[in-house]
Amino acid sequence: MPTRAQKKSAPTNERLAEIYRTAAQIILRKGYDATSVNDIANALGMTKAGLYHYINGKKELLFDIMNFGLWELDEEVATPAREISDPAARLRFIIDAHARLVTRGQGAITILVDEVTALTPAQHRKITQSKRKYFDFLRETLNELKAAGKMQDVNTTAAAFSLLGMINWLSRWFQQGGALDEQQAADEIVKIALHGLLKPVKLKAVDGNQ
Amino acid sequence: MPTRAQKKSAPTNERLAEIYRTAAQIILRKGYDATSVNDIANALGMTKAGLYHYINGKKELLFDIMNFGLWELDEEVATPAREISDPAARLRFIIDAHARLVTRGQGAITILVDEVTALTPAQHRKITQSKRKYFDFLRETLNELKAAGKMQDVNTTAAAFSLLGMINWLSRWFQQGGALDEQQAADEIVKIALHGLLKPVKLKAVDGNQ
DNA sequence: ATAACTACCGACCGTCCGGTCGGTAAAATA
DNA sequence: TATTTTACCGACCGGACGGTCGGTAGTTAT
Repeated sequence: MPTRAQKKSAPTNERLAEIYRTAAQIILRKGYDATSVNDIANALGMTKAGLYHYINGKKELLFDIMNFGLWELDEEVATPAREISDPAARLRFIIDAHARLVTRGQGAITILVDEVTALTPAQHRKITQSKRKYFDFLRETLNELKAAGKMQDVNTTAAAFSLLGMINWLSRWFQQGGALDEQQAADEIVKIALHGLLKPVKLKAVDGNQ
Repeated sequence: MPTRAQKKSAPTNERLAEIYRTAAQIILRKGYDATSVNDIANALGMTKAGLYHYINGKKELLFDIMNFGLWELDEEVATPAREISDPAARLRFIIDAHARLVTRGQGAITILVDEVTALTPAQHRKITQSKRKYFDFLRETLNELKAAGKMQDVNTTAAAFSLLGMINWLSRWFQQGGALDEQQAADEIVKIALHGLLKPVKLKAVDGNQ
């Protein structure tokens, strides 16, 4: 769990996690600015003053939630991915695991990373740094693939961003109980990212891999 | 130009377009809720009361900007694309033109479509309808390709959304004067979308096209 | 049994924001 | 030249919002 700047002695982690989850869902739906502290408190069956027993401010709550999301991303995607030595398999795992983290609804916390402008400069810097670390890891995987001659001739920076675009966009259209379930949606994205939309046209003159 | 609900006789279109562009840039950077009417007015060298000479309310301004963005999308992407009969060429054109519309900065208006929650239900319905029309057109192109056996085995709905994700995400990372210019960025996205990241592995058993 | 702490609440405050209104100077129109 | 219209502005209002403060009922520790 990520730490929390605590001026009062920390309440039970369980309640705090519930507050994060609830707040994240509301903020995700309405946006940070459009969400009042009262909205969050009411959703928790509390008054605003009651909620302030747990949090130190609206901004800090947002910051804590973002850290929570980035921590999840690291735990469930980046850290396990680092164990995979083959870059192609690793890339596949990253896309799949990240996509499922997004579709898993509550874990949709991740996209709160959008609301980064609402933070103080210091908070902003820290979040940006974490995101940057993940991005670099993703791009490094692409670089390895390229060095191994297994990748199409594309700019790895643009590719990494495009990947994140596809995955993060999931949160806008994926819906629980829709035509695709979580795993199917993730699978589709993996397929598109790795192989594109069109069938390969030229069958000759493809060099250099098994 | 899209229409504007006008209670006062419409001022010069030129000034109005400038207001849209300026407002769009600020809202794009800070978000709709975090942008005050004063922010927009000051950026235009006006007072809030002065700006209210041109607009009928903050929500309606947002709505007008969105319509403007969707109108641009239709004019520069969908309408010309409909002239292209070959679906593969059409898809390529759509991705390229849409991506360039996003990178063109000012035209970044399009992503304001994000702020859809701030609208009234009636406005929301109209914007959603327009977006839906564009989405259906895109997916229809993919369906044609699939029927012609030219597409990988992917769900066309998921593919269309993924495409939009890649393109819309451009606005978050593309920067004027960066390593890639507008056309290069668009090219990269076209390549990734059409051919994926990995080189085709199996050279045989690919059936059915030229 | 008492002291201390936790988990809240009702009432309140200052600020900022969307929006209005009555005006005014300049330009267009007659 | 008289009149209307355009393009603004200063001052103001009501409401919502983030945040604070002084409590208090229930639980835990001593």
